[in-house]
Amino acid sequence: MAHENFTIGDLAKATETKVVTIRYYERIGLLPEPERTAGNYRSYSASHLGRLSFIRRARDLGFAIEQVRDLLSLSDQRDRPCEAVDAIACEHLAEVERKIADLQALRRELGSIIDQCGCGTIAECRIIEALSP
Amino acid sequence: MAHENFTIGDLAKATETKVVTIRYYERIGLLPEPERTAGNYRSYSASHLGRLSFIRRARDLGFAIEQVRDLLSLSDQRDRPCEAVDAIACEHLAEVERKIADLQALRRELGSIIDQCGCGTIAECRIIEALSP
DNA sequence: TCTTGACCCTATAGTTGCTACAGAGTGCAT
DNA sequence: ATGCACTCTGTAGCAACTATAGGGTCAAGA
Repeated sequence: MAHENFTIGDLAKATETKVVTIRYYERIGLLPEPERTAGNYRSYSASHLGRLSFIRRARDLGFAIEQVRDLLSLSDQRDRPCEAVDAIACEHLAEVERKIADLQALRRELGSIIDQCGCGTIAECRIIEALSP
Repeated sequence: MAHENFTIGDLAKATETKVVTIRYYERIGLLPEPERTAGNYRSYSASHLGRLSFIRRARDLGFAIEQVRDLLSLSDQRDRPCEAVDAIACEHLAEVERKIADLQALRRELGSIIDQCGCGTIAECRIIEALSP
């Protein structure tokens, strides 16, 4: 029972990943190449499913592909200290916080520009004016 | 005096844009093609400077290239109502707000995962665990 | 048995907004 | 006259996929 195999479509459905994306992950070496059937179809095992789930979760949390690659290789070295994992996660968190701050500044500026628009003609539009030199 | 001309490098410095980026904007039709000198150098006028400043400002505010293109063409039609301008700006603001919300959700999740890490070995790392299926 | 339709295969090009070469020409100052 | 900073064109690369073309495979129904 531990030997069930999946087609790429099965794997796609199970992990909510597109088929092309799975092939892409294989091409860039994130997901190991699976066996092939007689008809040259990819044939995945449970370990592929696990690995792809890991990738998806990490990607959903916004980790970059290279970070995911590092996390995957760390997750295989089970008796090493987890500081490296922590470092990647914290770096990513800091990045997210920086992006939030940037976007909040943007929102303020954009909001104040929009608020000034009296919606007359473009000649008197404050939005265009704010963009003009 | 209204007839000073600039090299691409001058324009780059004045607008804090890279030279290659200016050529890129020309290639995609965002910035009109300038005259050329005898030596085939681009020769820009004040109107180019104005237009590039507009582009830079809009890009700094996070508008996509296609939105900038629309804003530019609207800004030339001075006696039309400015609702279209307003629509582009509001659409962009909504997008920014959506991104902020997404990133805040991400930050919460990431933060709570990191908080759980006791920094032992990877085998017991909560971060890896949170990613694993 | 044949055929339909859903699936799978590879390879290549497109997306966004630039950035980075390579290899060549221009222009000004010393 | 020669060095150096600047400019030119064209092409390829980045992230992280997505789309398209042009085929092959497989299970089920008529």
